[in-house]
This record gives sequence, structure tokens and C-alpha cells, in this order.
Amino acid sequence: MYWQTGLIKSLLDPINLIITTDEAVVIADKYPKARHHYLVLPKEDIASIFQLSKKHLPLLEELHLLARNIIEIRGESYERFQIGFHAQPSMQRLHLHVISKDFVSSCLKTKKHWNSFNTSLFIPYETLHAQISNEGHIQRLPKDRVDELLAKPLTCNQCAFVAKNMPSLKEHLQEH
DNA sequence: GTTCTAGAAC
DNA sequence: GTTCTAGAAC
Repeated sequence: MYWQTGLIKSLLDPINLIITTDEAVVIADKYPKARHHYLVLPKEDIASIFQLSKKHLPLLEELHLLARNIIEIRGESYERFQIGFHAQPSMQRLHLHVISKDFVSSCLKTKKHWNSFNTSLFIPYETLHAQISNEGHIQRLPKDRVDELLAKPLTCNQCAFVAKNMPSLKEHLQEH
């Protein structure tokens, strides 16, 4: 099995499914990058955001509904989460990230992890929904732009602190 | 996506 | 000498 199909495989085992509806499921991210980190996936075999069109708008709204549901079920507050898609996804099967903004986790290790959630490499749900609604599709970022965003400084998501490296960022995040 | 590890950075 | 990052994975 290629690693990129890992998400699809995990959908096959009911033990992973926290919420199931006719259209979508919620699972826990296998390597959570914060205290809370869930993925909402459609049952329909949609590879990524780049396959989306206007006909998928109701499905996107269903995914967002499940995102709000899992936050409520966990007794958490919506404001403490960010909900969205990676602009450059690695894993096959469209997946909506539902992640708490603390980013305190032993699985958060690399600059790529940080910047994929805390730069324009993270597309908030509302932004993606609006873009599909207005333009009918999502465009892939040019490699130069991806490299530029991945190289951005390690800026804290809660204050102006800029970390020298990942260990110091992680220590800082724990203080918040 | 993760793991491993060489060599850069400190 | 140790910490940390970044590229290969057959």
C-alpha cells in the first residue's frame, strides 16, 4: 500500500469513525498536531480539493456541519479551532482539518507542519467555499509559492513571537 | 504523511 | 560535542 492511501484505508475500519452520516465521516488524525485534531472526509471518492466543483457545495457544507458537531461533542468551543484544507495536500481523499489552535502536541515536529497550518498553505473553510462558489474550482499553488510559504519564519499564532527553531516554538506554545 | 540520519548550525 | 534541520526512501 502506498502511504498516500492511508486515509482511505483507515475509513474502512469502523473503529476509527467517531461520527458517520450518509455523506461523510469524522476520524481522529493519526498524528495530531494539537490537543484536538480531527479530519472530516466525504464517503464519495474525491481525491482532493482540486477535484471540487460547484456541484460539491452542499457536500462541503455537510463537512463543515460535522466539523462543528465534533467540536460540540468534545465540549470545546468553536472559536478555539481552525477549520480548513491544506493548499498542498499529501494524502489522498479530500479531508477537512478540524484542529485546536493550541498546537501543543508531540507530533508537531517540523517547520513544514507549522507553516502548513499557519500560513496561506492553510485554506480556511469559508475561503475555499467562497472560491468554489465564485470560480468553480481551486487552483494548485505554483511550486515557487509553496516553497516561499514553507520558508516563512516560525511566527506564533497567538502573539508576535518569532521562534528561532521548532523546539523553541514548541516551548513557547506551551506557555500560552 | 512519517522515519531515518548526514551534516549544518549552534 | 550536541542540537536541529532537511532530503531520501529501490
